[in-house]
Amino acid sequence: MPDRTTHSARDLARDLARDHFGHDHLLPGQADVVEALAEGSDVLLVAPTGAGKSLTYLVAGRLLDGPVLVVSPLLALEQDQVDAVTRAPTEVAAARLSSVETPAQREEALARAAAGEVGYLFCSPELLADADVRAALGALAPVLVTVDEAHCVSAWGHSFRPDYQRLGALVADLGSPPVLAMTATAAAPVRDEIVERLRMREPRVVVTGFDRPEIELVVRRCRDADAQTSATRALVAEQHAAGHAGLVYARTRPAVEELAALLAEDLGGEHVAAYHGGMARRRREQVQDDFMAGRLDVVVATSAFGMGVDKPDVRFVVHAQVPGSPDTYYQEVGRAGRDGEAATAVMMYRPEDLALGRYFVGGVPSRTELRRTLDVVGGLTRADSLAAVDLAAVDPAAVADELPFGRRKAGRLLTLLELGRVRLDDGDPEPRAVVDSALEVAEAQQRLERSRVEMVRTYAETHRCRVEFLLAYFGEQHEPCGHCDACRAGTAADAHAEVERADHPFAPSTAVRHPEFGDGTVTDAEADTVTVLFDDAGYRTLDVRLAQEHELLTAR
DNA sequence: CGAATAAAAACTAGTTTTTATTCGGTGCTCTAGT
Repeated sequence: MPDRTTHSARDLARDLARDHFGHDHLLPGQADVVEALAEGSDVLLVAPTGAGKSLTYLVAGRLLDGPVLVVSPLLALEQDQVDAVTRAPTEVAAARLSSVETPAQREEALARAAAGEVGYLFCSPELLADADVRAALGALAPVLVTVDEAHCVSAWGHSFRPDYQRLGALVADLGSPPVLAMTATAAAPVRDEIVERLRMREPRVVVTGFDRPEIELVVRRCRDADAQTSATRALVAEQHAAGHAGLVYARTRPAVEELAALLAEDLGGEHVAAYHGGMARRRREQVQDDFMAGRLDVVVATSAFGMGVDKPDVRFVVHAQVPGSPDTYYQEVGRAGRDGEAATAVMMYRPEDLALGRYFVGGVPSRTELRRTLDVVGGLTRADSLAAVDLAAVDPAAVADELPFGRRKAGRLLTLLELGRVRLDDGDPEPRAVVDSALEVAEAQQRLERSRVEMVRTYAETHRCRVEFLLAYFGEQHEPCGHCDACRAGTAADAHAEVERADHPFAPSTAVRHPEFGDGTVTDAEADTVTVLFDDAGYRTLDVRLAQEHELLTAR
């Protein structure tokens, strides 16, 4: 229904983008997001880095003419955004609220926001968890809350940065303003989890393309750790000789240090540096700056390196060990070839490395821990019924005081209990039922994480086109790319043709049911196997013939 | 789960095999001491 109001909102948005931020026009996806926000909808924006996601909330802030709160995972990322707004033609200012700013600076920023001078406030989820900060921000009545790198809600919530899982409750406490969640990675379960955790209300979902035709994907199978190392060294030496800059990912800090030392021997120490979370902050900033400026050619890193790295001429990305999931793999690989020129991504695959991924998934809490947490909440809130309490909004520190475990764990337990309670859909559930339900949530999370690790194996061992496989994982259909190793070896075209010919009984996005794994959706189909994302069991790859013979998989 | 290290064992004094133990990623914030 392209009526006049829609048109004028779009025109106005374009004018605001030009006058305030110096952009002549909005891309179609950007305009869709701004328009939906203008109508008061929540929006989930899934778009690759460099697609101009931030312009959407910048323009929406001007259009709605009020303060925008941006929740962001990294202080450095926030500072980049503040600087960008400061450089823009707009009169409206941006400020960061973090532990780096003094209390006086924070108060000044809030006062200026109240006066309408500061239109964009950036803060971390941890700071938003502070009740005083939240009260001050709520008093500003933000017209929009943006959650940047929203996949962290899914990836980081469980135990690493638990305030991410509480974000939904924290935002609700600000008066439930409209929410814009932005991410560059989003397989179906990640999308669902973002929407659920942030408590988004029938969000408009805007997805832009994920295909990166300039990146050539290759998997090399390595017999042992030595073969892995020497293959990595040979490849990096070759790329470096060609004058290319690139990234090498390893899974542990010692592995990173070791590889960096070897590569320094090969290429000269001034060209290579290590980067991981255990290094001093100063040193890490130095390495990132040097790499961005071209003073360093190769960075060997753990997953710590990457967010906010937008260097256009990264020519290669090597995974010296397997990544933790297809999701992180595509994120890391996507840092190559941002300039659109050809780039190479090679995974040195050794199945034993998947063990580390399984370890990082972690365990589930015990029934006793959940029960004791629930009892403490009951004591704290004095509520007669669990129905009246938003468990995710309970302060974990208060719970942790009463129990022999820390704030972090308390936060995780509270979120699980809240998820378990909501899932029961019972007005006044028994504590025991809530505990059981929370445990099931935790186990389902664990199964999903483990199945993601397994999907890396499936990717590495497939004969199909790498691009076709990965994009299917993200819910996009794609023809064989023609330049990955499988395509060049000729196996990809055969595998693809077989699927086409086979009149496959389970096409992607078919809703299916399995007696053991429950309900799921087909994400990918090969000639003799089918990959299903089950609601409770995660990703599973099943043999089609076996499934049909034993009637294991039925359409629903 | 598996790799690296330490400790124990084992047709027995110096070296190899077996078993046990430890460790492993991502960052915010606040606090204490320089």
